[in-house]
Amino acid sequence: MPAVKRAPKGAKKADTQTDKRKSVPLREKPARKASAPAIEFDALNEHLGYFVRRMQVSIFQDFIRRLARIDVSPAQFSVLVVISANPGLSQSELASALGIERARLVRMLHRLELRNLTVRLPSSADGRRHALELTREGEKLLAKAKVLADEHESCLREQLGAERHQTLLAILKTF
Amino acid sequence: MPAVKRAPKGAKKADTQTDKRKSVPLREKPARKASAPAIEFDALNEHLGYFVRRMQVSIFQDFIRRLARIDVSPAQFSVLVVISANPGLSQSELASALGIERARLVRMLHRLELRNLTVRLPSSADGRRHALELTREGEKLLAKAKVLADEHESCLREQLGAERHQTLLAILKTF
DNA sequence: GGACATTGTTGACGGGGACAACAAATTTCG
DNA sequence: CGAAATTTGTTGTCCCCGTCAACAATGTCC
Repeated sequence: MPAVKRAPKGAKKADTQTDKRKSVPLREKPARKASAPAIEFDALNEHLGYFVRRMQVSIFQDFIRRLARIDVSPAQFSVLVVISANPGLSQSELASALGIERARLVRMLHRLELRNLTVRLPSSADGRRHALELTREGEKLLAKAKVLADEHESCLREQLGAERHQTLLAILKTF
Repeated sequence: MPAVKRAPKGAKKADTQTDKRKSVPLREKPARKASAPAIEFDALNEHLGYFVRRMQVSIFQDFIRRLARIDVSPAQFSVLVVISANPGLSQSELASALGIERARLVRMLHRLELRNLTVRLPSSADGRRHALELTREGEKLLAKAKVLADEHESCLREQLGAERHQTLLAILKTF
């Protein structure tokens, strides 16, 4: 507990403006329920990473909320989409395509397989690989997920403006 | 272990194109070391969230790598910057400004305080609040961090193109 | 055939978001 | 005033995720 031990009052933090109790006419303290005095973000304003992070969190929150009914996370959605569009893909290929670790993917597939959404078939050519596919149940769930994800994206496009949405998508894809 | 039990060969996965073994002239299998057959991303191509996530991860990786010397994470950097620019801020205000949980911030400040970078002074007006400040050591480390973070951002701007960088920043700020 | 690489897997560590519960302090209001 | 509600900092717990190391099975290269 490195925090100050909750000393009762003995503060020494003086205000910047020297003590003038009654001289200031308008609200010496922000008059009860004033909107917080606007926090300064300083250097953060120049850093893309900060805003990209904020937007990513915000977008994911909406996505998760909308797909909570069918219990599909953003990561799971991307896995289902890519498997469906590339049946027979190996786990290494899928992981590298989505930019996630092989080890991570193993556990994701574990859960998806428990839900009977995906299967790992033996690859005929290479004994090491697994040919990934969606089950019929997986395809059905993915169809539902795509509907909800599209609603999510439409809301995002509306909230952002169609042209800004398009610009963002274009720039991010070049990265 | 829901994975297929590593059965030796018995695959039943027929190719979409009906069996024509010798009729196809060019590489039946991707000719040894062919560059992977280009994975299809399908619906993902329309979803901002996917690309925003990819960029966020990429940016953070570079940031972490560059600031590894002084052991400052992106989250820690944002905390240091905002405290320095708003001395006396409370933990609640800081947490809500940065969009992180109060509980999370407590543990971050715990670590920063162990490193003698931040202090929690008692607030003179409100016995519940802590007035956050950087120590001199904290200010010095922040100065170094800002230099490295600026290098990171410059590299990012160069990599992206100045105008695209500016466009991104502008759009993300509106969000 | 033997060295090396790839693939899937497991284990372990730490960062981080999400909640729930709490004590202390403050505000609200009857 | 004083009881109820709210705010603030704190701790605990759970789970997801990224990272790394190690390993067995399999395949490739020479």
